Order: sequence, then C-alpha cells, then structure tokens
Amino acid sequence: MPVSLPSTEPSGDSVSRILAAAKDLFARHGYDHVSMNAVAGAAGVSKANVFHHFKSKDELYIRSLSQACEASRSSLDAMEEGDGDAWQRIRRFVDEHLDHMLSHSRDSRLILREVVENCPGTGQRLAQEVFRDNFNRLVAIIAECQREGALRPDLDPVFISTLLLGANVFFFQSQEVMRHLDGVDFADEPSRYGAMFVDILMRGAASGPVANEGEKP
Amino acid sequence: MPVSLPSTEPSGDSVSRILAAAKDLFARHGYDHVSMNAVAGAAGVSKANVFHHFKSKDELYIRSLSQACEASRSSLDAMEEGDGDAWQRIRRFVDEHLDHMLSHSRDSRLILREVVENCPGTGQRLAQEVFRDNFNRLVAIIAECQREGALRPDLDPVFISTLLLGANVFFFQSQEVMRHLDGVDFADEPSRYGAMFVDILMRGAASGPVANEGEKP
DNA sequence: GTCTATATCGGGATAGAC
DNA sequence: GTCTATCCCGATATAGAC
Repeated sequence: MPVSLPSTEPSGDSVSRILAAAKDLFARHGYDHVSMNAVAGAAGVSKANVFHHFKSKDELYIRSLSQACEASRSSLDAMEEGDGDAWQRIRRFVDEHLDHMLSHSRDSRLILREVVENCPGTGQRLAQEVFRDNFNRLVAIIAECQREGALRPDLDPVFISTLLLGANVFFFQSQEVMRHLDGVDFADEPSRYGAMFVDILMRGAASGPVANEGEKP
Repeated sequence: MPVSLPSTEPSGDSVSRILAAAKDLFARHGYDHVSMNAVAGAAGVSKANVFHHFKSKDELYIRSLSQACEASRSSLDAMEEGDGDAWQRIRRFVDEHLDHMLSHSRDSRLILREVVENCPGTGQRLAQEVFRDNFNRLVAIIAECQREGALRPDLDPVFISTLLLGANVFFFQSQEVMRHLDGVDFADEPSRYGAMFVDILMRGAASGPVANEGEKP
C-alpha cells in the first residue's frame, strides 16, 4: 500500500482524506450524528471544501457506504481457495466471516444499519447490489459441497447459506447484549460459537445415517 | 380492554395519544427523523403540550421503547402453556415468535434499532432489562426439553436459544433484502423458513442415533 | 482548490397568557 | 393543561475572495 507523502501532496488528496474521515465517522456515529463540519475537521480541510468535492451530504454518505462494501468483499476470497473437505471449508468460512465482521466492525455496522433501516430507495437497492455478489458466491460454494455429497441432496443451498450468514450476523449485532445476559459464556468467544453452530449444522445437514425418528423420506 | 370515549375525554388523555403517536413515528422513521413537531401534529396537540408531559425528547423516546417491549412480552406466554412433545413446542415457538415480529414489525424494528445502535448507556441497559426476562424463559424451556431427553445432554441450552432467536431475527431484519436476492424463494414464507430451520436443528441437536462421522463422544 | 464569512432553515426547548 | 409566540443553536449549503 503506497504511503502518501504529506510534503508532496499536502492537500492534493483531499478527497481520499475526506472519504476516509467520513467513513469512520459515519460508521461510528451514524448518518445523522455526523455533521459536515466534523468531517471537515477530521479530514483537516474546510467545510466548504467538502462541499466542493461532494455536492451533498448524501453523496458523501453513499460514497462512504460503497467503500465499506468493497472492503467486505475481500474476505470471501480466502475461503474459496482453501482446501480440505466440505465441512472444514464451511467451518473456516464461518470463522473467517465472523472474524472479519468483528475486526471490521465499523464497516459492518455501517452496512448493517442500512439493512435494518430498510427505506425502499436508499439502503435496499444499494445493499442488494452489494450482497448479491457475495451471496451468490456463498451459495455456489455450498452447492458444490452438496454435489460432493457432504450435504443431503434435499436441502436448499440458498437456505443453508442464509442460515450461515444469519448465525454470524446475529452474533455480531447482539454481542454487546449477549454479554449482559445470563449464561451466555460464549459471547466473547466467536470461534467457539462458530464451532458449536457448525457442529449442529453438520449433524443436521450432513448426508449419511441420520437420526430421523418419525420422519418419512 | 376499556375503550376510551372521545366525548368524555377529548383531550384529557393527551399523554396516551402522544405516546401512541411517538411510538408509531419513532418505529417508522427512527429517533433522529422524528421531530417533536411531528409527534405533536400526529397526536393532535401542540408542541408545547408534548414538552409539558415529557420533559425531553429522550424521555418520550424511552417511554415509547418500553411500551413496545411490553407488547413483545405477551407472545411468549402462548408457547409456555402449549402441549405436545418437545420439538413440537420448539417448532411452535419459532413460528409464533417470527409471526409476532412480522405482525408487530414496527415495535420489533424499534427495539432492533437499539440493539444495532449499541451506544453503551442508552440502548444496552434498557435492552438488557427487557431481554433478560424473555430470554431466561426461553432458555428454561429449552433446558426442560433437554431434561425430557429431546436434546443431547452435551448441548448448551443457552446456545440453542440464541440460535433460535438469531435465525428468526435475521429473517425478520433481512426479509426485504432477501426478496431481492436470487433463489431465496422462502423470503415470503416465514413458516416454511421456520420448518426448514427446525428440521435442521432437530436432526442436529436431537439425542439418539446421530451421524457423527469422525466425532469422539 | 481552498479558504472565511454568511445565508437559510429546522429542531429542541421555554415563556407566559388563557 | 393547553395554547401561541419566541429564543437559541447547530446543520446544510452557498458566495465570493485568494
């Protein structure tokens, strides 16, 4: 990663600095609690300069969002090239995905906010353009595991993918609450949480001899 | 439930009307996008009157939150008195809980926002006071199922409860996004989603003959 | 491109009459 | 308890000089 030299470009790269500051502030405090003044201050430029480069606060926000999304995309790559059997790869995905969310919690929260706040025009459309890519990749990988015989053929790979994501996202967003609930001793152990989850899933979704008492295949 | 007569109390019950309007607006648009002016207008009173009954916007918000929580509490009762075997009760809980969230989506979203927006002082403490009750009840029920022999004894009932809630919450909050993802044909069928989930869980968590290839008990 | 200064607007909260 | 009118502040956005 190239380090910018302040001497050569003391203010030339204002856009990057503004964008970085904005992403950080938006992720930490949310759209409404971040003023253009604060962004300007954090970026070391004047407020008018921010408006010169971004014609409105909304535009700056959208740009910040998409930048946060790009960072999120890179985490899936690690899994795809990994080896090991199907359940090992799935396990690794759960681990790394959760890890990535937690270590990039600001970006994750920034995106998550847009999901929860589902205004029809703003978040949904953008979230859709972002999620579709990664989601389809995950589904494809799960389907591949199924083709290898690791999952029962009657299961919907889309559903399994949803379950994986849901378990992780819920852990991420509820961690702070879980810490203050009785008996949740895994609140600070994401990898143990992932292990327990994949264990349940594996026993429940794997093909082979299954404890299906009262079920009719 | 006593019906208030508008003739006897045309404006006497301003507090209730303000609270109702506030809860509705906060749930739909979020704290920051609701002005006291808007609340006053929706409640049919003046802005000064709102400030007369609630000394600040924060107080009004907190009151709205706790009211939304009370409504959420009643849904758990239905399950506790239900009969049937363990997995039937669990299945019914998943169904009714998800149903409740969807039919009370505004209340749910209001609470969910506080979880995602985890500021240390505001949401967390209140969420904790609210969730603890219901969560402990759910854990107790799961533990009871385990005592009946429906779940493997080595499983943590707290973890299973978390999984149940997580799957439902994720469905609720991601429904709008899921609708626009490829292949998610269960996005509008919460009960099918619940059925698939409980099916996986049952096979994976049930005691009895289990497909544990490579596991050492 | 970058700044200082300013216009303009809306929201929270208060004063004081009725 | 309820209202009208008002204060005060901060936020978005713009104007115009350098």
